[in-house]
Amino acid sequence: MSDIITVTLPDGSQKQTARGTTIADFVRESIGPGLAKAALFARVNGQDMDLARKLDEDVKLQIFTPKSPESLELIRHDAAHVVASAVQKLFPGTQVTIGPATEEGFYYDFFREKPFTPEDLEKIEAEANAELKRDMAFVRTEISMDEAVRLFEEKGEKFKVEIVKDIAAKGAKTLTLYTHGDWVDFCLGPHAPSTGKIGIIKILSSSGAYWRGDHRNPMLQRVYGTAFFDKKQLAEYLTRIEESKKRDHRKLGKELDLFHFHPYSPGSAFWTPKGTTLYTTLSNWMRQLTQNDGYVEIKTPLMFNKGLWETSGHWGKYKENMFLVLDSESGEHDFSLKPMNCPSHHLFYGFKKHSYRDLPLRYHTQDVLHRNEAAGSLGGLTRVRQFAQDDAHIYCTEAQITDEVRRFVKLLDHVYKAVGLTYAVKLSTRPEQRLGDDSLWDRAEGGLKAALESLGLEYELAPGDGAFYGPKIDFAVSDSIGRRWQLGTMQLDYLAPERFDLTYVGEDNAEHRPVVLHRAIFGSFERFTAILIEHFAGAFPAWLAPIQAVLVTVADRQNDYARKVRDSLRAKGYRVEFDERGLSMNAKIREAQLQKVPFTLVVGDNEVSGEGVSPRRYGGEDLKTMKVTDFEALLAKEAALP
RNA sequence: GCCCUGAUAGCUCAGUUGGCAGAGCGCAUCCUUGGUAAGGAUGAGGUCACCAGUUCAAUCCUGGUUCAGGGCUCCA
Repeated sequence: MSDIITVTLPDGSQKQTARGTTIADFVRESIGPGLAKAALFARVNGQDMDLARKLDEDVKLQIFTPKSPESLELIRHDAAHVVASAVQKLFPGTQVTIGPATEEGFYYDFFREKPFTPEDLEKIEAEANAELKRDMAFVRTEISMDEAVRLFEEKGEKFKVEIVKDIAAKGAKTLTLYTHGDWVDFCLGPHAPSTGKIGIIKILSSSGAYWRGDHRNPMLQRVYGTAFFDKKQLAEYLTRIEESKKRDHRKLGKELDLFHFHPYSPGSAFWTPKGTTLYTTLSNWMRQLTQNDGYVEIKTPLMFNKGLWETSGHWGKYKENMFLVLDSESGEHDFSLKPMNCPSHHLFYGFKKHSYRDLPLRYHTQDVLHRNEAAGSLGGLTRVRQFAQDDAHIYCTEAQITDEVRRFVKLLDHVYKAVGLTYAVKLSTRPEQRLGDDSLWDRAEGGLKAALESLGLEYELAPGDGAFYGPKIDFAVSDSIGRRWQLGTMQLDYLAPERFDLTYVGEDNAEHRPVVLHRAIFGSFERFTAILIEHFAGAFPAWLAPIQAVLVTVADRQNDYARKVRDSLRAKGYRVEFDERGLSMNAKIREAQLQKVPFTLVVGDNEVSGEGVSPRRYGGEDLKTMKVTDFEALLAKEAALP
């Protein structure tokens, strides 16, 4: 065996070095001191590791610096360690548990009697940043599992001992420790060379969290924070948080007067006239789109006897989420408000005997649904107790799956594009525990894949994430400020047809089971409305805006004319208001801008004599004076449902 | 459901170390009739979330309840 090894860099170039050279030394000697200084961690043959590790064989090597996106995740994990050491220094007796990096930062869960106060968090932030200044090296060592158990038992870290024992039970022989200063934790790594590489740590908040995420376990105190390489990046991040607070749908819901909540009906919205317009516009839009796409709309009862839920399987574990209704004659709570439409659609399907010629059958329903969500999980319009879904169930033969999925994805694509949401597709396939044999899953997954591929859609595969009764496709949208929301779904269901004994008569005159496709594009109207409010920051396109245009007169003598224009536009179906309050023109224009109305129509003597209006778009663009009929033509274009 | 934090005018918020409650916006009335983001004056509007307790006195202190917000669990 030679004492020289070959290192292959990402650009394909190769360098020789002595066996046993550390990555840090190799980088400094063979690549350059600049990179050596900036380097944070390395990827060796696809595995991430510290720069202090030695190169023992021919490898492919990639070095990460603060410029690589992966590095933020690294320093946030580093920061979690630093925060944990700071907390234990400031609050002796606090036990440590785990602290991973998250998408935007990190958290660390501590066990202690008292929760952290805002002042505590300030102290933690100050101490953590002081530890960065001290620039302590992260030192990696390996010890045996027995030594590890002893180490953490001596420290009195019960939670750490529990994790170490779990890891040992999985067959690990050694444990990796990372030490900075005098604080030690076990960790797979890698870590940056030293704490000084983390630019700045910001503590964001604290909250309760269950040990190992199980609500039967003790409550821990979770500290949330984030880390960046410099102050500027942190400032940008904090600005982005501020931006998303500004467009919070709960805030805009008040400012734009769209909806209210009342303690007498927690989790159920009151929709104002403007909010109702928004809601019904979405509802009618979806109604029109589904009708044009071969769906039929039906309505089913809001309340059902438990018999239905026993058949569907919801009367067991799901029962606690249902609002039960007392039957005063029997004295029993054996009715429930429906929490979803599916079972009632299956009943509806069963009213008639179906031929293969009827399929696919597509039932669309926008009925009101109720789910008794846990009080602590309610929030704005995104999680409510009363809502409606843009729900539909498609009953088809297995051979029709691909066509139906294609048809659905095209519709979904149209809807998301119309509102400017981009989306990512995820296909979830057979889980361990599942219904049916492998050939059934081959056909089901194959049908979904074929549809996605024929549309040329990229998708992520999530093996094992499907429901036990069928695979599914999820659609996650990204809004205008880059936040992701899980919205659309296409779920195949092989179980419901069995439970409800659904059949159709085939060409062969024999009875067959159809497949059920559960699908939604908005998810729920409430949640979709919330997402759109935040996505548009309340400035809706004209077709969706509750008020499409506001008339503002220069002086009162134009009021009669303004009323006439308002009435003629309303007669054509447009949502137009005339602000008759005794305010100045400027104040009314300002108000219309704050209310984010797409068009403000200024009317003075010139407009009266010329049968015109002077529209100004939201944002300030002056469209100059035009005939009322020309403005109508403009509205006709922009206010049409996409 | 669990942990934490809150709740004062329609909205945004200030305030009282326990002694009859404040601003701006909005609303009403009047004056002003102004050409693209706030013209002016006057006025109305409160069970300080709710229920108990402590106190001569509670919006303020204590306990409970409800709701909201940030998380956890769960989820459209």
